[in-house]
Amino acid sequence: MKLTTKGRYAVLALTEIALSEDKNLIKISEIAKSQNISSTYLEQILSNLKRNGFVKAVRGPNGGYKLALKAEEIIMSDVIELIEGKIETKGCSQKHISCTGISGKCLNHDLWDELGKQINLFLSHISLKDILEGNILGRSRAPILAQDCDNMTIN
Amino acid sequence: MKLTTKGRYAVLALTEIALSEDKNLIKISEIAKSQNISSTYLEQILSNLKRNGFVKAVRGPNGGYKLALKAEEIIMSDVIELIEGKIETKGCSQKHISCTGISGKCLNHDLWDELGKQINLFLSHISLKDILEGNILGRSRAPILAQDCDNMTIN
DNA sequence: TATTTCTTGACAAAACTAGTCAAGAATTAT
DNA sequence: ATAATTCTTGACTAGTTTTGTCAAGAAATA
Repeated sequence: MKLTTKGRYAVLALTEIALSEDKNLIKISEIAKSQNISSTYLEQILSNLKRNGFVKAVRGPNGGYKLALKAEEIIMSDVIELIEGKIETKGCSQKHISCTGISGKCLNHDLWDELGKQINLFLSHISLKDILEGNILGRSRAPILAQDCDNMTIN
Repeated sequence: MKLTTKGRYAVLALTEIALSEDKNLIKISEIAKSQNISSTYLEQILSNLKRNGFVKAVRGPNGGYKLALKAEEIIMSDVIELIEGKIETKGCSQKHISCTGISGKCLNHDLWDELGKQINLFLSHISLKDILEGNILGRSRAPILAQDCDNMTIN
């Protein structure tokens, strides 16, 4: 199981663009150079981020990119879904034994479905601002179990 | 972002094997037929599961597979890691601006690292037994935020 | 007008996924 | 013993996806 470089590069580029906000615009070539990524490859990714309203581009001398939204409005689940596509939770074909469960639904389906939700939920709580502030660590959390609810009170 | 069929097939095969436990052994060809998967492709996967002690194989007429462990001992994170490999949280190269953060560590690194943990944590709480019992739904949970702790008491 | 920088789309090598094939080993029924 | 059944292993391959490259062009500015 792995994430593609495209998703990583997208978040990376956004981070660099955000960090240069005060110095006006940042060029593709600058990001590519500092990160040692092919700048023509980055173009594709930034172009995609632009088309979808995450960044703005300015052409011509001293041009470059800047954020089109505030850092706290750029949510990782949106970025990753754009670049990598929706998390696939493809079901199974319908004839096998596992599909004769309680609901007639595939017993495995829930697993992949819930895993997709889990990933999405995690990423939907993280904004570019969180990344800039180094505010990510320790956010993992075990899935809900029945007994969790018994021992817990929300005041 | 997507999971490969190999991982899905592995969990599927385990489910079918578990469901046939009472009727003794189940053959690759039976699983393959009911699920409409190539049986030669399944062989690879089951062979891998066997080598790593999740299932046992019996050769010869009326042979087939059975679980080598109890269903509650077969943990999804172990299965998926075996079949799909470790979740990659590859870092970044070291020279870009994002890496001059507080710790000198890449600001993006934490994101991928924590996402990997999140996925692993989710899967490590799900056994084959949970799948058989349809006990998966609703286990997604948002990441921990600082304010969560303030409003929460464990009795 | 020349230069810089983004824009777009076609193209391509490399890696990976998904699957096939074949020769063989172990087991059981006859 | 022998034949049939079933798993075992490894080599091979077609197709897709990833990770880029390349080139022609459009917009902006000095």
